[in-house]
Amino acid sequence: MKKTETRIQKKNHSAIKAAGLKVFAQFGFRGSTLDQIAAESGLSKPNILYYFSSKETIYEALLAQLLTDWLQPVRDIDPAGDPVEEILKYAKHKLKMSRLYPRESRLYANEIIQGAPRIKSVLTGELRDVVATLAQLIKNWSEAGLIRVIDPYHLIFSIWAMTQHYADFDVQVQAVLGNGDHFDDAEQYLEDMLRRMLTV
Amino acid sequence: MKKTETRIQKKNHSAIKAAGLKVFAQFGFRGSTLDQIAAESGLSKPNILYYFSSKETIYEALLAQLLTDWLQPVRDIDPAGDPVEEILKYAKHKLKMSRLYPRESRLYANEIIQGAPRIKSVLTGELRDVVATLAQLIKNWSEAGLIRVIDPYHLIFSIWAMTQHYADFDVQVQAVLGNGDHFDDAEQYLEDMLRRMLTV
DNA sequence: AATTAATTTGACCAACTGGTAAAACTAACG
DNA sequence: CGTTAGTTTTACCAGTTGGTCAAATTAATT
Repeated sequence: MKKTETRIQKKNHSAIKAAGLKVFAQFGFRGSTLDQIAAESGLSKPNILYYFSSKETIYEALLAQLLTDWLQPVRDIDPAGDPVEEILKYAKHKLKMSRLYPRESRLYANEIIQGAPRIKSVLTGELRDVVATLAQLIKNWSEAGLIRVIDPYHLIFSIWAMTQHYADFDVQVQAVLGNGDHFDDAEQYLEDMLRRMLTV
Repeated sequence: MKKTETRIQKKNHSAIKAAGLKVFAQFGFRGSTLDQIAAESGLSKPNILYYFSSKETIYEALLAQLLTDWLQPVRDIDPAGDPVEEILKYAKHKLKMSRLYPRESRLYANEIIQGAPRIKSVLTGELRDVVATLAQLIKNWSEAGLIRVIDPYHLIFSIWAMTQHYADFDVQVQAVLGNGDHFDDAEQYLEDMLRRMLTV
């Protein structure tokens, strides 16, 4: 498909996406303007539209990338591995993504809060399936006595909620705890919580 | 201050706020337009500006109301009560607010994700103080051996994250679990989690 | 160097934005 | 009823919005 991409194309595509990520993550789709993205990327507005046919195209490109990045680690959970360690590995991975890519998290949060108008089909499709598979795996682990009996779906939600919280509500966390990196403490708390919840 | 408010004023003020809540919660401040609020409230745009001097005034009125509603239950935690039950009471109250007032939760989430430009002073002031007091109380309970030793701040964050998740990410929850009310299951999970985390 | 393909720009546009001003209308009250 | 205070509408405006187009510029290829 995307055979030959010029070095200029490669550079500008990623510059636009980087700028779009910054802007969309902060203001949401409707609150963001092409002028902002133009200013942030250093390109002119018509030049941006030369690489992406519309504002929406940029947004959708970002969302698509994000969804694959987020679903992969769920698939990487090893059914043959140690249950507690596998879930912990996933949770820590998710937390690390919140630390390293908070804007991606906020972009996604914005989209979901607005009712996910552009990715609802992915939610009820791919996401739902992937989560169902994981939930079944957790249920199997429960029934095998490897972890405590627990509602797998709400366990997953709690991991998502807690990890994404530190990215999405960063301003609030900083306001309460003071400025600085609180991810190490968060990880310790998360690990403690999960071990307590999963250990028989 | 607000002595005499006509019945018409009362009606229209609340109609505008109700419409503003709906619109702002979905699109954020910058993504919302007065025309949307006008359409939603059934009033004309100039008529809205007769009651609120600007779009921002409506937004700020909503935020102010919300902040007081959210901080009060934290203050209502009884230092003389049973620690586990007090924390559980608060968490359940918070979850109930997510169920009954999901739009308020989304409005707040939007504001925080965008960097809280209009309420940062409240976050670093009133919110921070209230949370600091609660954290100290939890620490005291820990040291008195009434609950397990635990990081009080991250405990509070985990309660916020999990309860608000069901309002803010409602679309995702519905996509994964199917349409319906999942708050009862969420409450059970939350209670289970908190008891495990707090009990010695 | 010449030609072609890719890139960037400047000028522009129709629709929409928050907000204004004054006139028209309606309710309240003596 | 008449007067006043309160309410709503109509018409409007200047700035911003996503997007277009053709011309100008630059890079790649022969």
